Amino acid sequence: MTSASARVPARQQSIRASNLALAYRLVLDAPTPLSRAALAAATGMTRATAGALADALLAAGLVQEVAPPPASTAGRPATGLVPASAGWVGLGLEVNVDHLAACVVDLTGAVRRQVTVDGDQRGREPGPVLADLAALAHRVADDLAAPDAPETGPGDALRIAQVAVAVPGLVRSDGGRVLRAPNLDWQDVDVVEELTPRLPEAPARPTVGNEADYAALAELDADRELRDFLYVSGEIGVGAGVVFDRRPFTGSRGWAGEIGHVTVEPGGDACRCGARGCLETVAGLDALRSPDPDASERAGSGLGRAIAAAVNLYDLDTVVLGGAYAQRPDLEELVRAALAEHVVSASWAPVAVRRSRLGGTAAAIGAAASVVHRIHADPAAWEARD
Amino acid sequence: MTSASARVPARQQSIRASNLALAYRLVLDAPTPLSRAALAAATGMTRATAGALADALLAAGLVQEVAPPPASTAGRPATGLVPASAGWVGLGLEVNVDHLAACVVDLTGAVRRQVTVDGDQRGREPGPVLADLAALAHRVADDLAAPDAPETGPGDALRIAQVAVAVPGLVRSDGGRVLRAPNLDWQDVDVVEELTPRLPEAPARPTVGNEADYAALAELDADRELRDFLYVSGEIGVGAGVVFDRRPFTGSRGWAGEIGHVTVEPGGDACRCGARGCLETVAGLDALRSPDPDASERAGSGLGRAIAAAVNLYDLDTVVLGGAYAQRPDLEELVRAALAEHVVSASWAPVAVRRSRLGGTAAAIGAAASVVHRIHADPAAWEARD
DNA sequence: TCCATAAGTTCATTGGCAATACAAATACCT
DNA sequence: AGGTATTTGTATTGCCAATGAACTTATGGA
Repeated sequence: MTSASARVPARQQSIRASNLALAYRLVLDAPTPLSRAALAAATGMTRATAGALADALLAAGLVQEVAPPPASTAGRPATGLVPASAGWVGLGLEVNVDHLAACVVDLTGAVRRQVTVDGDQRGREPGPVLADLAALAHRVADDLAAPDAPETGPGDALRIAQVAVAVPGLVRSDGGRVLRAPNLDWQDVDVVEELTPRLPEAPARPTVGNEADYAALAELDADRELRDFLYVSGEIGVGAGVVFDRRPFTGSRGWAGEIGHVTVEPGGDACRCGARGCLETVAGLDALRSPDPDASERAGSGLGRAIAAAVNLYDLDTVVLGGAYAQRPDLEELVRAALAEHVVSASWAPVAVRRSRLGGTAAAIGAAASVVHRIHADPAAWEARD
Repeated sequence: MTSASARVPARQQSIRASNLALAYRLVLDAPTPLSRAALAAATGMTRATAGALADALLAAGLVQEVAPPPASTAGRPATGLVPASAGWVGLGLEVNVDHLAACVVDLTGAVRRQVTVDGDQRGREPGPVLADLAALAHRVADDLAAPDAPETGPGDALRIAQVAVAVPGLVRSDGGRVLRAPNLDWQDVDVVEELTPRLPEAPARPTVGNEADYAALAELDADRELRDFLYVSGEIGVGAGVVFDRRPFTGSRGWAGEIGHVTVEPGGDACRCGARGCLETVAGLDALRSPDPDASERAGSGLGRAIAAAVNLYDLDTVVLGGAYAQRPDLEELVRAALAEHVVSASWAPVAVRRSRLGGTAAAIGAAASVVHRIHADPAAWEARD
């Protein structure tokens, strides 16, 4: 997810790869089935080129043709192209404090399978947890081979392109090593290394990412209006995912969005991290559950100030509250008020605030979606893998 | 500077443009003159292709050949390529609270001319200020026509490619409109519109940017090690520029890096912006000059907490203190201490903190450098403009 | 039934890079 | 001193993906 200004020259196939991605993007974003001619018109390519790219996407199983609509105008009717509903899918896995989850998302962005197993994971060794997670992955994967829905035809096999694992902690963007997951009490766990041999077969190695980053991705897919926003996940810890220009912003090492230890009450309560007054100490679940009558007030205002800092620093126009915050309209209001006060540009460009509608497994969905996004962004890489 | 995922298909000339930029980048980054063969080896292009691109860069006047070094090894000696020291230059202008400045940077990144005029600009109307600024620009431009240095040969004319203007305020990234410059008391000033007819001729329209963003760029050019960092400029207001992956990060609207109104003392002193406890109220110049004995302590710790928030949110590894902060080793120490405490990753990946060495016109230098960066990033666009 | 219209396909042309062969300029060896 | 190895840089040919124009296909309407 990190741009790596490659020192590799462009060749003819780069331009084809780039145009194939452009064509695919237009098919994905089109509200109605897109014809080859419309594709050509939208991009400025000739119909010949657009047709060739469309054929390539069809051959790769990334799009499918649909019957032409009842012709209303003169001329030969167009055959529409839509994202393929079968073929490659992403498998998302989630380790969280109180549950494990697995989820399958297809190329259209639809969630095709979803399983959650509740259970406290705190203090368990990484090994057994990952074994349980791998078992869950196999349960879902086996289910893909045997189509359940009657309308699913025989050629509609779903094949896992890649597995992505969401973890509530700091994840290195290069290797997939989990450096620290304080609420699981994990430290320096090589999830990819441990998990790879136990997972269902897939043509690409699994990846690991931060739970909030993935949840933000799920939110992005659920709302076409979103472009630059902050997703804040309130659990035992507080994490955030930044999406900029419809792409996750994870920082060069993968640790961006660490909002939980932004100082919101200087000299305040001691935090597990060693500092005082961190956002987690006032807006983490432990603080939210405290009997103190102004706990909510304090949480909402602290949360609002921390989010305002993020919005000021990133220039964002939308904030989505997720995790436990999704159930708290009171916090939403307090955050909205704090942003109006503390965001410099708020007076002429108000910041939209809303609660997530995705539920507890947003991270698993987003992890699966991240795989699909990778295919969407570089379809040429998936042409030969049939 | 904002990525705008273009809906334009790639063509053959796109790949040439991309490879030309790659070749130019390697010439620019090479510690010693780069030969065509070394260019081919570094990129994987054939020597024929590398040679053709090199010839194109030469013809465009973007690089120049230097005599081969005394041959130490067998084989035909290589003719080196270095960035051209004449030809296109960037002209940077700066409006600040207490001075106006102009500055010329050439394609090698060297500052070729620099003029500063001290004088309080607060409360002056934008019109007269911009007229003074344009006059300054002409003074520098006329100076380019008449080469001063005796070693400057006759063919070494410097020609302005574009003018960039640094302003201490919020600037829209699209139009170049200054929305708010509180310390100049400007609101909604269309600097480009007002300035364009009065400026020296240049093939591209002028651009406007935030002072701290440009200063960050100057800092980037001055230190090859920098890649992802925060530049914080302490003046009457406090601004910041974020550089990510060696590119300025300005947000989708151009307002990223607004650190001055991050809350560092909840319920603290009232700020001009209407909120309380903003960073500016404890670490702006007015607060720094206050007779209060713990003003420094308070400023350093507040500044440290705000910077820690930025570092946590962006995943940065370096912080550069500029503006008035550049003269304050005491603040540097306080910031370093605050980062060690409040940055989550600090314990295993310490954040480097240092003061700027560039002096008061960093923004003008950076503005000029931004023009040069644009040429560096897209040399193909400057091939025909001879 | 014929024509206008639009979608999709075929084919020659163009631009840029790869591969290969060739020319140029130097160090090293005998 | 002259030949050989070695490296740089250039010329030629072929390939790939896009363009542009002509052609085929499929439909609605006169």
